[in-house]
Amino acid sequence: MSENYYGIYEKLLERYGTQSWWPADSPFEMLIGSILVQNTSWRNVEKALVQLKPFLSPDQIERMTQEELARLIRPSGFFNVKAKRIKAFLAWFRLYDYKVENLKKKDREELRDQLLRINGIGRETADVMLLYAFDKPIFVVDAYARRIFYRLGYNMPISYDEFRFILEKELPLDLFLMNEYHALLVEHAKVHCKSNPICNGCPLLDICARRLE
DNA sequence: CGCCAGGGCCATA
DNA sequence: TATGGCCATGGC
Repeated sequence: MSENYYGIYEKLLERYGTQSWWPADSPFEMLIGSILVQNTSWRNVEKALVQLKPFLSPDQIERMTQEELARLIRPSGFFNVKAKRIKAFLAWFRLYDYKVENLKKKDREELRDQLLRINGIGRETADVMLLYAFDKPIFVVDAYARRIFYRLGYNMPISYDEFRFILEKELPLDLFLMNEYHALLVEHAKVHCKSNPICNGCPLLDICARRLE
């Protein structure tokens, strides 16, 4: 495979244009959305967010019971576990007065370790939060990234962090670039690499080399 | 009707 | 460390 990861990024950016993510009205909504979207279509997350909107502040959500929260986010699926995870996240966020600015001061690795200690926040969710709420440049490894690179011919049967390190080694650790790269991969996946078994006419490299795993 | 979606935890070996 | 079961809705 001659194309490097930066070259893929350039092609995506040229084709789809600047994405300017995350799709949320506030950093807090973004943080909640990152939990709601775990193994769930964004469509369903939007439905949950519509119902949650009138109560979308840390104080209001902390005041409701886990069951009340679960009822509101029902359309996103896994609502019981997600309500618990949001509660766990807020208990930690409270220690910093619910202020994103207080957390941006932290070192990327330190903040990542703290997020990973919260029950319900795994690597991908932590990295998405770091990138889109805490302004930390990091490459987000998600199902789309795995699928797209695999189809383009890259072999990536490796752990989350191994995958991430490989990408970060070849890319500038730049906030704008990491933000765009993840958003562009999602956009590309929505348009061209859904669940059809063969990717025909992929505009990224003219062809896709492989079938879906 | 069955399959899948922008994961993560937990038990088990 | 690496699998498998589990969580659950809505779109297609």
